Amino acid sequence: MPSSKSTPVTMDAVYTAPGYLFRRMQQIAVALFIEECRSFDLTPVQYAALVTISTHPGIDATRLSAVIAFDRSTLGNVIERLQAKEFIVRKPAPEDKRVKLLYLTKAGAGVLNEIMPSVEKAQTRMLQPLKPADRKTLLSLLTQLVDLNNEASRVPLRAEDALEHLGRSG
Amino acid sequence: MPSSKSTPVTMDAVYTAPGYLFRRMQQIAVALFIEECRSFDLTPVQYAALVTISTHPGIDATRLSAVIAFDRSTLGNVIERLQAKEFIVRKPAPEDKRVKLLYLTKAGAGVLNEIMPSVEKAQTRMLQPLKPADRKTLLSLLTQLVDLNNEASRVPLRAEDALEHLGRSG
DNA sequence: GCCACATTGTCAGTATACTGTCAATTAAAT
DNA sequence: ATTTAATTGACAGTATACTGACAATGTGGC
Repeated sequence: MPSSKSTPVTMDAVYTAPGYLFRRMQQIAVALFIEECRSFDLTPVQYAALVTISTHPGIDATRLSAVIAFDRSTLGNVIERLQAKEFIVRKPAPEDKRVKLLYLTKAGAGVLNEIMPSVEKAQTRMLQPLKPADRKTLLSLLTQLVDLNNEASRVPLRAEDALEHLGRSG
Repeated sequence: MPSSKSTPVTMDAVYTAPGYLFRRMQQIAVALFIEECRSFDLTPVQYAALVTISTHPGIDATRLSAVIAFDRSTLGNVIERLQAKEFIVRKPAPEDKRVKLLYLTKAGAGVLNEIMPSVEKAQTRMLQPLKPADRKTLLSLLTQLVDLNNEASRVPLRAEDALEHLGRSG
């Protein structure tokens, strides 16, 4: 009888694993972003934070982390760097001494405005090798998958949290 | 005339960007791997390294980095940790004093054998939310995309490099 | 008012990733 | 053979990520 205790291991155990493919694409995505946006001194994470602070002025770090699904600990350092570059400012919240509210500076709004075309270019480039129809399909499946697996990550996306810093009275 | 210098920024600039979706899926993939493989004390990267050393006994760090497309600098630390856990050993190469060859220990081969089902489970779980046909489509598109964007990352995959540590004489 | 509990920002520790540099060693050029 | 190139492993520095802990603060029940 065959009775092998162990199936022989091949590199397929790595190459065909979705986890490996996602890691690879993440590496590629970051590399393309950095290449296209070299002149702006912004990382992908910093860009996402900047966009969110722009659309949610006065948001605090915890809510920001929920809205872009980044770890709260990690985000602390990201915010520090954005502050060091003077793209954002932090102001203490009057009603809660624990909270620090985040706002874009003029410089921050400026970079965000200027970097947009380069970000677009990077996003386009990473799907470029696929046929247009396949790009659509992939984006659709990816979006579904991220949404359906939302609870699997440590920091699930909570877009609705973004509203809390407005009208807590309401 | 409208003449807006800047389009109003929305969160779509983040949520619909493929780069953001790949980052999210990578986070989710790692979280599921860690959850399923908690009892084995192995990270996804360490697992990939272990598989590759298993299928390429006597490979060196530089070639290993090419075969799994991981950064050479990063891999140094990964190897150290695998060595500390006594899952691999490093032996100096007789014909080249710079090179250290990598081999699995018995313990390493054992963990690799035992962890496989859990890894499989994690990989299955991350695509589970999709319909079977969609899983196939996504995997196919992902594989294509990683392959076609291979040169875009700092460390392109060079599977053929794996053979060099055999028969350099040939 | 007091106590249990939750929240916020922060920090220390570990693990990827990438950039750039280096010494030791090897290979190639001439 | 000697100079030049390239390769290998290592290191320092920066930037995500996650775990677990902590003090300060806020909120609830009573």
